[in-house]
Amino acid sequence: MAKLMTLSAAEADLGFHALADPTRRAVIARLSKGEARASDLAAPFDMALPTFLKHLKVLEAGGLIETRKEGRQRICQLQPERLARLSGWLNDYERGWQNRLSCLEALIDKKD
Amino acid sequence: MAKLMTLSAAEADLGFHALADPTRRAVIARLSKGEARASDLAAPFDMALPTFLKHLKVLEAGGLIETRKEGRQRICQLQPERLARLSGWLNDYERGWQNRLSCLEALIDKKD
DNA sequence: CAATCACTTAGCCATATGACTAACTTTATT
DNA sequence: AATAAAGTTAGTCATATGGCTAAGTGATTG
Repeated sequence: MAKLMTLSAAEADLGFHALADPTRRAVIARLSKGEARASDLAAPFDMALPTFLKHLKVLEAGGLIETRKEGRQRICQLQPERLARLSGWLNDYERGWQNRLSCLEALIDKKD
Repeated sequence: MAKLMTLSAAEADLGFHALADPTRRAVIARLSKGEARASDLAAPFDMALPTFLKHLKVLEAGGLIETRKEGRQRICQLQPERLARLSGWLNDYERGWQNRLSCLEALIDKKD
């Protein structure tokens, strides 16, 4: 079975730090539905644009999103593999089977 | 199926923040093997004790550990349920099945 | 009951974080 | 070519974070 590469300390530091903010988690939630332009991502937030763009940089530094320039706009997309790696770190330190069981439950739920 | 309670914004903020530091993650790793006294947890780190105890408070504020007083010592234990809830948040925003599959793989690996 | 152990509190310091405004650059549009 | 759109850069500011030392508290130990 292909095992997920282990997380370096720096990746965990930056990744979990990026997750520790509600604006950034909301961006992740939005991007889980598909890629988007920076200013469209910013629109829901009552925040100056440069402030918001710093959040995007924190997410990018944490490896949670990737961005590219298209003309004058910046397009952002989620990096689900990194979310999986961070989740995997947590799984490693759960005692017992709680999470693996909850994953199975999720599978079962999907089959309904 | 019993669904895990959803994570509040404050829980996610404090929980992920607590995870964003290598000292604190090392404490989690250590506590996954069983509870321990504050000063035994502190021993491996080249850090003044009050500094280390602040890390324990951050972990406790994040709900990742619980502590109790026994005589003059403070005993710490992991709260795996909270780790599971944080992991669950990540799972919610992974696109596709990567993590649920990796959970299944973990199950299969355990059966070997 | 004095000493010691295991924290605990208080306070200081340097750097990082998250917010802002103002000014600048690089594409489109008209 | 002039304007507007979409970022970007630079600089300020208040608060939070992560480190320290020094001194205090409460429980054991000799």
